[in-house]
Amino acid sequence: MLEKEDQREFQEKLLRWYRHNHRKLPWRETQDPYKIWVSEIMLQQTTVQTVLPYYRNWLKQFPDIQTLSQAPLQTVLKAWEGLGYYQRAKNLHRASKIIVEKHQGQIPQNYETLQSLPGFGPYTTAAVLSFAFNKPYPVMDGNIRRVGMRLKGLQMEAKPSVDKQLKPFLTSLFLPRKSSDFNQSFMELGALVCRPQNPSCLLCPLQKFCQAFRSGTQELIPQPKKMNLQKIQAVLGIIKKDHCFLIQKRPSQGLMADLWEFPGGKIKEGETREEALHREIKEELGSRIQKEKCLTRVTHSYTQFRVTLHAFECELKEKPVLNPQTHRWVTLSEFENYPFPSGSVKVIQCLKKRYSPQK
DNA sequence: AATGCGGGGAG
DNA sequence: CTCCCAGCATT
Repeated sequence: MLEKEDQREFQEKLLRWYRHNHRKLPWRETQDPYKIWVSEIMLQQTTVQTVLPYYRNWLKQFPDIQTLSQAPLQTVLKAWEGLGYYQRAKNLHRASKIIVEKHQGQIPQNYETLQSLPGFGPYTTAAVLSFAFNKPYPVMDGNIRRVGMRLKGLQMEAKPSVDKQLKPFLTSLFLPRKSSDFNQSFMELGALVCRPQNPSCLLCPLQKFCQAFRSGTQELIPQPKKMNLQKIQAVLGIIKKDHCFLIQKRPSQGLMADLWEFPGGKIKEGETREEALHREIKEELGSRIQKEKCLTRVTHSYTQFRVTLHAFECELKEKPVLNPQTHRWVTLSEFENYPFPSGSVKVIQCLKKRYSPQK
């Protein structure tokens, strides 16, 4: 803990640094709680640069809560396509309906009420209340956790359990009457100065208070998480009828829920690509394959694994019997109406080059 | 406490 | 290649 006088100095230096150095970002130029909410959801585990174009487009398509609550889920997911963590979009959509139906279209300003809404965890609840309504809630996110760990010299992994150690310290520095500015300042410092790699300690307004800088361990804090990246091979079938392609809808739970994809799946141990393709098409469509030809191969990286998609154009022996709720025949231009994972988008780009009429 | 959940960019 | 990013929900 810092002495009273040091606390004052800390706060003044942090806020002054923020006034002179912060980025102008669209969600900082507004007081509209809805816009701030949208930005907070999009920014979860997602960089500012990635979010910016999605944010602008979203507000154009869904300018207010009412509009969002009335939009079909597929339209909402399409606007989110490529942003990842699709549960966020579904929660945003669900919460908008609850706010319209139960809260007169206004975002609740009570902490417990707000946190009970889908997608509002501890961070987002405090962030919206602080940024939109200047309510006195400190936020804890990846940036602030890292800054706090360095200030305290905690040389360990950035696990949620360190929050318990940091909380009393950060709370003692918090400025309840300047809640919004304080939270923004701390996060911005983490993003611009106290970065994960190559922190600019020489420019840091808090250098004097930093245990890690004092001991030269800033690069060692937090300790990196060990990741084991798996490699996955998958096949998918491009099934063409007239000018249409067959796509299917993913389940509503789990990975990339409610998005659309081409039929197919993982290649199992000891299986050839062709064997996997025949097996998956038989499982999913109940049809055998007459002839197949490998069209393209795309790779796509996820946090936990890297997948290689082998796309086969194939002809079926039997016409499959399909449920229109989960399977559709769509033309090249109709792909625009369906949300796909980014790996599939790459395959669609290839199909467009191959089959577009102007070529 | 641990895991699942995307995708992109920096170094 | 590696790691991380304005986290949440579920177990």
